[in-house]
Amino acid sequence: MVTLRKIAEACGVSLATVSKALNDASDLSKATKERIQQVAKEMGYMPNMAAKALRTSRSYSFGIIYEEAAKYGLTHEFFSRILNSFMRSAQTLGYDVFFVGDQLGGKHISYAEHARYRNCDGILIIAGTDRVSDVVNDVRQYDCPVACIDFEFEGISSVVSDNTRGMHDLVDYIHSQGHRKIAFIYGDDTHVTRARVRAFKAACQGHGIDVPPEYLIEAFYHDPESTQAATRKLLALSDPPTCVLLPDDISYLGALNEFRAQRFGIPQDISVAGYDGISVVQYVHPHLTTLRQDAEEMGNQAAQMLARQAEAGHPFTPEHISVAGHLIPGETVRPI
Amino acid sequence: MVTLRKIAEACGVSLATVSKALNDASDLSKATKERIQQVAKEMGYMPNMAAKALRTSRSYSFGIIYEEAAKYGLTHEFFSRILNSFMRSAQTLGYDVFFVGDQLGGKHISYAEHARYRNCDGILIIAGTDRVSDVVNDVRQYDCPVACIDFEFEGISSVVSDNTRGMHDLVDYIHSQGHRKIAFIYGDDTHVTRARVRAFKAACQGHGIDVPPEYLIEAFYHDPESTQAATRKLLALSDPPTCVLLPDDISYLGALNEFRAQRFGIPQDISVAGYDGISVVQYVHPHLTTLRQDAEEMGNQAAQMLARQAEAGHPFTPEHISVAGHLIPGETVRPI
DNA sequence: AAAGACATCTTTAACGTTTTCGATAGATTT
DNA sequence: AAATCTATCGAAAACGTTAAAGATGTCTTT
Repeated sequence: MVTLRKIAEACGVSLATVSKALNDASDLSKATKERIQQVAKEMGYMPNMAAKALRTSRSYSFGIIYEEAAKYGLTHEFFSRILNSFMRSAQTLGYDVFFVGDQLGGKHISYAEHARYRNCDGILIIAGTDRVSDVVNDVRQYDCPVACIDFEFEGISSVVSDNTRGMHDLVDYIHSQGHRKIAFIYGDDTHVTRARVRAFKAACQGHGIDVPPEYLIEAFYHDPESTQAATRKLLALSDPPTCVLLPDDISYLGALNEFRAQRFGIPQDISVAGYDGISVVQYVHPHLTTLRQDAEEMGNQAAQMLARQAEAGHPFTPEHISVAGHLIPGETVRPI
Repeated sequence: MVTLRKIAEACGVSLATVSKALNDASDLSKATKERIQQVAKEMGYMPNMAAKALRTSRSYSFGIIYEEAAKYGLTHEFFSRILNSFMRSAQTLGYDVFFVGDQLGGKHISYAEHARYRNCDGILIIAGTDRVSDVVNDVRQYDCPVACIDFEFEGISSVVSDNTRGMHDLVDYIHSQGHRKIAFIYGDDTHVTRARVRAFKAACQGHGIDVPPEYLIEAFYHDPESTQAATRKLLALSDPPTCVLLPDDISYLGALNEFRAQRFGIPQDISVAGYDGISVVQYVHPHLTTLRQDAEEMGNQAAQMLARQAEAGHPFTPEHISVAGHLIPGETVRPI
């Protein structure tokens, strides 16, 4: 392996000088600095992270936690898109990304212990359920910048999708197409859901529409079956809606099943809209009208934020970032 | 931070003794070993990975590479399922998992350099295209156990889905339902595809079915549009098949569009089967008959294999593991 | 009883960095 | 000419761990 010492010998300088040259220290002449950097490159030098980490007590890595209890883990496209862009942005910033779990070597350990073990410089929590609070409380024990996706906690940074604006955009669009009887099948009780329901009501009210309570039905995210059941209820109403908002895009598959079963044509007989902008669902016909969340930007912002905080050092001051999505007008909302 | 030294002082023994006690060395009395372990636990000791890694030149971590040029990255459910189980199994074995990319700190670096930088003990390559060979040749530069998913290379370990058996199972089932005119829309030209096409032909031949060349059409994986086009071609044949095999499950959405457009009822008018066992697709109606690949077992086997090889040390001897999937009889293959 | 064998613990060096502080020499000031 | 400053570099310690080799005392063997 080519180490600082080897380079030092090759250059006829001291080990310390090489270190300084490669770290662009201020007390070295430009000439030697460049000469050493040149030689280092020629020799194919790669710093030894372990040594670096040991000395600086920084690992230049971010840990990522995603709630394991959720029905869907990494397989949810929204989360894997976030993970993907987070990873890429982190690497661009010089940080590697690894998984923090609640076990290691067969023994159960807390997230905080795992994070401390790897000495990571920041942690991103990606989760889909409200059980996140347990994770957050656990990971708090380890003192480093922590960011949470789509959840807000006291003293913890967050990157959230702007559900309020998204819901307004969606309702505004549907209203612009002439719909006045709009139902909302909402997902599991989480921050996100509460924000959407709130925004949905506000948006309707803003348009002078009042929403009868039977137009608001609970289902679950990523669970077409529950949405299908909810859809059935809606269609059975004496005064059914002309447009139905779904918990997410995947749920469209469930709604679709029910519509087809009851011979409802989309969008001729009933309109429908999703939420997420999942690519797979965009392949099913008719094309779902939905609000695509900017997962890439969310991951990117999260990485930037953690890097910023890690470099600022103690005390870590939480930030909150909201990322807007954008409407994808498909074919499932009909003008009336 | 609580270090070995602190524990040594607390126990009144030397630092080395503590190290040995925690590593369960053979030249320590059972009594002191247990006493020290007890104290260490009470003090909340966590080993410092950086120091450990520096000293042992092992990082107790696996790197994972997935081909970036593919149209779909982590968002493909098959791959994220593998990643997920790989990560979990690796952690159980005491290895953390991090992403190896081709850039770091804004600069482009090779996968090998990245791996060396983090000093990882093993590398898993998950990729969807044939460009994998570039990745493999790159990563070869770094001397450590390397495993490849669904690809086989000289001197590189592999964990592959048993496509041959899978295809036979699928064709056998379809044949058992009475079908004799079976078409196969196959995906991009990769190891996997070639294996499936080969197995498809062999299976048909085994049943005394001969497959006209126009029953074999190329499309792309994870690309419903191309499958829709291929489906159109098949339906336009003077003697169309009674059953169509698709590249993968996602493609079902494309085939479905074409069938619906041409008013073909499934499975009354035509039968169809997929490959993968993607959960999302299982929500669309009618339920797709498919062959579910055991992604979890593949990830698990990969982790076990890498750990085994890492512990065996130089020279690393490649292994090849084949994992069987299982048939999911849905509703899309009709008995005739 | 001397000599080895064994069990148990300690000493010490090393892994590859970073960083503080000191050293040297030339340039500048008084 | 002496003193101070500045720029540039080197020596050495430290980060927390492991592992080889040494030390000590006890037990067995002859």
